[in-house]
Amino acid sequence: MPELPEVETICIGLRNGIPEQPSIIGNQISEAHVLWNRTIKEPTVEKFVSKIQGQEIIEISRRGKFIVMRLSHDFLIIHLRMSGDLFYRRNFESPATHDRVIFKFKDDGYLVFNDTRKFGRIWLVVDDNEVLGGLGLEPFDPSLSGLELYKMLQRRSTQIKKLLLEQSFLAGIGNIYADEALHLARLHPLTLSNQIDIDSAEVLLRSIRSVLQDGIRHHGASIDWVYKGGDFQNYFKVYKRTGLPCRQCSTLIERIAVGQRSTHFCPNCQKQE
DNA sequence: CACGAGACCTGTTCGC
DNA sequence: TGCGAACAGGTCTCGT
Repeated sequence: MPELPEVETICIGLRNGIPEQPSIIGNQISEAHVLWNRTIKEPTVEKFVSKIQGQEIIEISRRGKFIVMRLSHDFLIIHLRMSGDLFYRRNFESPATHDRVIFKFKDDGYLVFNDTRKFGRIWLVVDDNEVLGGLGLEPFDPSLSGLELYKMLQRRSTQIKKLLLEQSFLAGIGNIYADEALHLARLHPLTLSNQIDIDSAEVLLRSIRSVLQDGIRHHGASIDWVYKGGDFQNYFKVYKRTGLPCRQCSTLIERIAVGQRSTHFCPNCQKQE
């Protein structure tokens, strides 16, 4: 489920609270139960459980698609991968289906990491840079300009769709928002990055920010049975719209594979140079 | 990070 | 209806 807007939505909810869920800032973790060992990437499960005990949640932020929780002594970092979700549960008798890690709060309630496909990963580290250090700029970083993006694109000669999915290039964009941003920017997904001129680079940056902002405003996208938070899926222009008419020009949306990821685009709006 | 294939997983949907 | 294949919001790793 999670790309930048979905992760951002989850972070905001945990930090500020939402109906039914209080903010978890300031809560003290009394114990952690790990139900699927491979979810814990670092340290070992035993050390994870013992080290996290008694730590307080000081701050919650997002970096790329990672949820970063600053605790009293360590950083608790969570990546939801394909099917992970993180939410507050007031009480429960036994774990629900697909619960992988459960954090019990000293005073009230639980923080639950639920992950159908078991791809999600959790780290408990002193230095968050160890996990986040390889990430590229945040798309909303004020220091990122159209000119800077243009220079970054010039240094590579990769299909733009693949480049947008590289987390070391820009952090947080996934398959949905890459397709949506390229459609808005009128760029064919196979366009080579170093063939994008300065004007197109500026349009691309505005498009990336626009679709991500829209995603956040709609509390993310909810597809199928995974994640039921937002409604951005109702505003997709190309993603999962294969064979349907483009909302701009009525040409039928096509689907191709790019780097083994399904890629949706309008062959009329997004012509290859 | 050049590129593709396979792995990691479970569940839903598609095609015959 | 049944059944296997294809596909799913993401990374990793290995082989070439």
